[in-house]
Amino acid sequence: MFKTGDIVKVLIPNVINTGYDYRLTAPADIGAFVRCTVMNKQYIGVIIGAGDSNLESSKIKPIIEVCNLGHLSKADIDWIYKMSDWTLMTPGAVLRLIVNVPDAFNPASIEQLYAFNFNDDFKMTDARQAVYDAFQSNDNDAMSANDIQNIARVSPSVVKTMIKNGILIPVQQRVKNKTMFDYTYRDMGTVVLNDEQQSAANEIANALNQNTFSVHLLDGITGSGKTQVYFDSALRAYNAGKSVLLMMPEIALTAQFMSRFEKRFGAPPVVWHSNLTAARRRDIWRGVADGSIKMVVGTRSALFLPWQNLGLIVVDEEHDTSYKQEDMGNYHARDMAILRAKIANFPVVLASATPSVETLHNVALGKYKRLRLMSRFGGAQLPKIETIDMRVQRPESYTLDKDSENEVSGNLSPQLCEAISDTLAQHRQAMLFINRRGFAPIVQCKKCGWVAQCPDCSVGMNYHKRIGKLLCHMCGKTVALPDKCPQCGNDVSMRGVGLEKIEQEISVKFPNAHTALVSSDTIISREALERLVHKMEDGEIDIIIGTQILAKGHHFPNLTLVGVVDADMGLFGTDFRAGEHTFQQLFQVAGRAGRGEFPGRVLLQTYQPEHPVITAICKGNRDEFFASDMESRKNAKMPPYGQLIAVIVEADKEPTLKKYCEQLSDAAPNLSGGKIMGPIAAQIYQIRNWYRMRFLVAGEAKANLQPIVRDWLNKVKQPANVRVKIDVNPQNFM
DNA sequence: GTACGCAGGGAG
DNA sequence: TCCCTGCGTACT
Repeated sequence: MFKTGDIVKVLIPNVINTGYDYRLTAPADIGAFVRCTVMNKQYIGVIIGAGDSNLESSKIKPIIEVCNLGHLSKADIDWIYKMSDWTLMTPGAVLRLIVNVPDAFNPASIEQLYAFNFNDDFKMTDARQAVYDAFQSNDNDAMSANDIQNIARVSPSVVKTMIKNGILIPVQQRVKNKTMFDYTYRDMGTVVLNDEQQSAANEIANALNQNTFSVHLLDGITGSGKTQVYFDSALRAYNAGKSVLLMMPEIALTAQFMSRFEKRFGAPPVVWHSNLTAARRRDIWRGVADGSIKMVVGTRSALFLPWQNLGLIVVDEEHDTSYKQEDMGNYHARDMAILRAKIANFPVVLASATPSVETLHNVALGKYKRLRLMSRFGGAQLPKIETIDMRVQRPESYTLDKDSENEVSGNLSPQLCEAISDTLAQHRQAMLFINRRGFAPIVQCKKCGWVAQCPDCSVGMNYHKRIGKLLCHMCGKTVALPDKCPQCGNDVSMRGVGLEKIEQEISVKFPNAHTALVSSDTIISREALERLVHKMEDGEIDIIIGTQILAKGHHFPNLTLVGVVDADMGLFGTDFRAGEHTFQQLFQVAGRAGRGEFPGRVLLQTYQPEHPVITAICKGNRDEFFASDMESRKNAKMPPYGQLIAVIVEADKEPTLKKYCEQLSDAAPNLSGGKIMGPIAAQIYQIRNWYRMRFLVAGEAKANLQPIVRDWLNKVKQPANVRVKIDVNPQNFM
């Protein structure tokens, strides 16, 4: 404990440094949140130890305030530094992930409440009657001006005048927008685990009891009951007074999941994700900091809540690529969760039907324990997965209207169309999966070969029929569709297939079916997704056509056919993870079919039915595929058998970029057992008018590459208007 | 990150 | 001479 007047070291979010010294104005301990100024700007920092700078005392500023709201533990501070070492983010940048709710430390805003008061000047009008009725319907309790307006449906001026005339009189005040999360959880006894689930749950329970670090992989196909197993673990930790984080990809935070949670625990979960309102973020942050919220279901950023006594982290859909943060700092939430658990000595549960190669490698090394769930719940059968050889099954072309002679070449094979017909005839639902938004990904001149490109990014533009424009999938820029080639004046053509084109073909070939288009363009909010799910459940949709947004998390009992329009799409990537990701994605999509009492069928349209990824999926032989994938990675010394760190250099001017890259090249150290490759132009050379080059540092699995990269970059002074992004163990290579 | 101070150039 | 702009620096 430090006393008033002591000099302490404070880590400031955002600052490229290890911390600054301040003079305490009140007693505080290590880990306390404090308000202090840097260059006349206020920050919330964290005390990380005693001050040690040799500055004269007049230069050391006082701390403005010691915040009386939670604190970080020594393990948390340790974690910040370890995470900084691993990701090469500065410790301040890591702290920023934790203290990114500045509102949390500001005094709560107060709002005035009013009571209804008949006075001498009172004249009744329609609007005033509505206000009066609003009070009546609210038991005559005092209300805020905002509530009065909304409940009575009157304009703000009505309320204002009534206040001025003394018809509404100010009474007490209350803290605005305060959401209470006084949920308590207990086992509602609604779920009985089967033997397999119970033994998995017991194993995790042992680890919880011993307060030791361990990683458990819950490895089971969709429908095998992984969720109920980790719910069991969550409740045990919660009952032991620990805090619990259930982490999942954004897309898996569905109403279905929430209701399962509530059924099991008797209260809804506190949910944390990127689209929360500022008030809700603030309230949850404060609740977690003061220990009143002990269980949160959230996306990767929930890892950075100010946890008190964290005792269990569950990472659901552990393989999901959305755990990798890729714009502001590059960290992998799954790995950082494991790091945190290791420092604070508690278990982590990873759950997946298609674990990542990295995780399986760690299982093979004995670092993680695998808990297998083999049986599908309720006896539902795994769907039958077949390929459609597109070299033989040529799609029939179609015309847009009867009189037209213009034929459009199709993308749905006769075999798939027949399966759709059968499904519709049985009054069941079908899903078509195509992982490409818009109508066509390429707009090209038929004569000179000109291709529509984004003016700011070096990528082609996609034609989106819904908005009637060209859209850049990199930066979101839209441009009008040229009716003639701007280069030679000839006609342009749409090449390739997107979602909207499949919808067009379906509407011609199945004119009576009700279809729904699902992509990030049409489903822009959680609510929109929920509405869609309800429509699907109510049978208002016959054919659902969507991108990967459909791949997971949903349970549609009446969905029996899944058609993958282009199963080959992911196979051509230069990325060594292409096989893994395609397998995971197709496996997840296939898992949508036949989740109810009716058996499911999955059809993959492919031009290479003998490709190892495709055959592995059809045989349901995950382990064999992963074994061969790992073998080829081993030979290529790719992760997890080697390490990669990408250094992406960006600048707004090409000469600046070129010069800096040359300096970096010259300063590049020799690595024993590894090498520094590059610089090469990044796969996407230009984004939003910034130019990008890329180095790739490759080393052996056990090499400690981070300090080498750090020293290397420190050797060259980074000029203004240059950004350097370091991506440890990169997931994409753009 | 970003506020601030300094150097350089154009307008008054 | 003043002010604006662009760049580099240091922040406790």
